[in-house]
Amino acid sequence: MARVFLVDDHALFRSGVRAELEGHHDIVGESGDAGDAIARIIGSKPDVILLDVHLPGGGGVEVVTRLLPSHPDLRFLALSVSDAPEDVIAVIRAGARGYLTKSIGAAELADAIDRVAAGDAVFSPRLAGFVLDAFAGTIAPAADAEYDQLTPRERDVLRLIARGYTYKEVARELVLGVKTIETHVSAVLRKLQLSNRHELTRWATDRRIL
Amino acid sequence: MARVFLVDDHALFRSGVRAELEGHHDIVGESGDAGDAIARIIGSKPDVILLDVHLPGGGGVEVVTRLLPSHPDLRFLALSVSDAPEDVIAVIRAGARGYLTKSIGAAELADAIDRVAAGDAVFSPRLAGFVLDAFAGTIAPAADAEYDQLTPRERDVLRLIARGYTYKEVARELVLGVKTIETHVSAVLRKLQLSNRHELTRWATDRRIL
DNA sequence: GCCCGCCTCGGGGATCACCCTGAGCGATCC
DNA sequence: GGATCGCTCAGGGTGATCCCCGAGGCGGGC
Repeated sequence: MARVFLVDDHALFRSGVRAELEGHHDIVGESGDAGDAIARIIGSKPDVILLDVHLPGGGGVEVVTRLLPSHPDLRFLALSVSDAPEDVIAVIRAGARGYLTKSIGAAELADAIDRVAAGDAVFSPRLAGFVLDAFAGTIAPAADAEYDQLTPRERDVLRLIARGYTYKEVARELVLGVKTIETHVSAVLRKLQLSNRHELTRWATDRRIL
Repeated sequence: MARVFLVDDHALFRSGVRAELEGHHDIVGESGDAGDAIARIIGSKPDVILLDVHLPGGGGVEVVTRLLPSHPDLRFLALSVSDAPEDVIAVIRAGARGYLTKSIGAAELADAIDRVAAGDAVFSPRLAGFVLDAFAGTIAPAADAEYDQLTPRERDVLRLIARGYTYKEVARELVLGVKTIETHVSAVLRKLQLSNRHELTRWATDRRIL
């Protein structure tokens, strides 16, 4: 029987969760705001903290970041009405081990708590994909019409410039004249609508072009 | 009925998977090595690729990284005997949407394929935690002795320079003279032991300083 | 054959990046 | 009241970057 601490600013919602979990889990404490929760969670020695993401006084991310470094055994399970990627990624990055939307049923919630307590990670369908996308860096905006406009030679130059090579070094690497490199760089900057090579570096690293 | 491509170097295992999935899924192709799989997957138009992590000729990571950039609709589900964190993280970072150990049962495998095809992510118990740990770890500010040496003003300048601003633009942004910016940049480069602003951009992006 | 895109260079000039020395001002420490 | 540190700015210099002009060769399409 896992010990559960409940953090949510809606008393009625807390009441509902308490009623549904009764008998299967041990509700060792609950709180309606972030600061209060931070102060009281440790003393309650819970196994799992059910955590609303949007809270008065700092939000769920604050609770996780304040407690996890000093108490790495705590398991946080986010439970929110929001299914926005930013919310999911933020709280998972902070160290939560799962994220459920409040549309979940009582039985699934009870099961999810047990799985998190056992060390597993639990997500509502689709939400796990947000985390994996962020992890893999697959925020690639589908069609990159601008990059497609570049000629093969221009892409060669782009890669080297983005690595911090000077024109002279690029010229030596590609066995070309420095003036040729200048021409290519100008074309790249114009086609990508950038104004200097530093923006080009950022542009390339954002798109994982090496 | 999802279209499935099977990549595993053990013919007997492929045979077993095929037998178990028959009727629920459409096995549109299979392969026993990475190079062959890369060449044939596109033509088979699968929804989900079941992928062994350890393969002759490159490994499962190679298959994902070669195909995903040009075909972002493909869903890769890793299926391996290994439950080592390095293997899990590597293939997920490459872009796979799930990871199962081969100890899984036929019914769970069929269910997992459907969930991945539907856009969800699927993990064997405990393995998801590896990914979350690695993900949370990427945010670690990494207390940096060199960065600590920078004065507040120097950090302001660093942030803007790393974004690709010219000295003049930084000066306008901070309401300062261009010469002051030069002084700060020189100090930053010296303290961080870098030689130019290109290295500075890389340094900052590696440490996720915006 | 002609046009067009790509690749390769050149001259010349404006601007930017980086470095050096030096200097005034305010705050803090002792 | 020095000493130190952070912040601000200046002059002067070299090399790198970026742009505008032009030009020749090479291949493919109409």
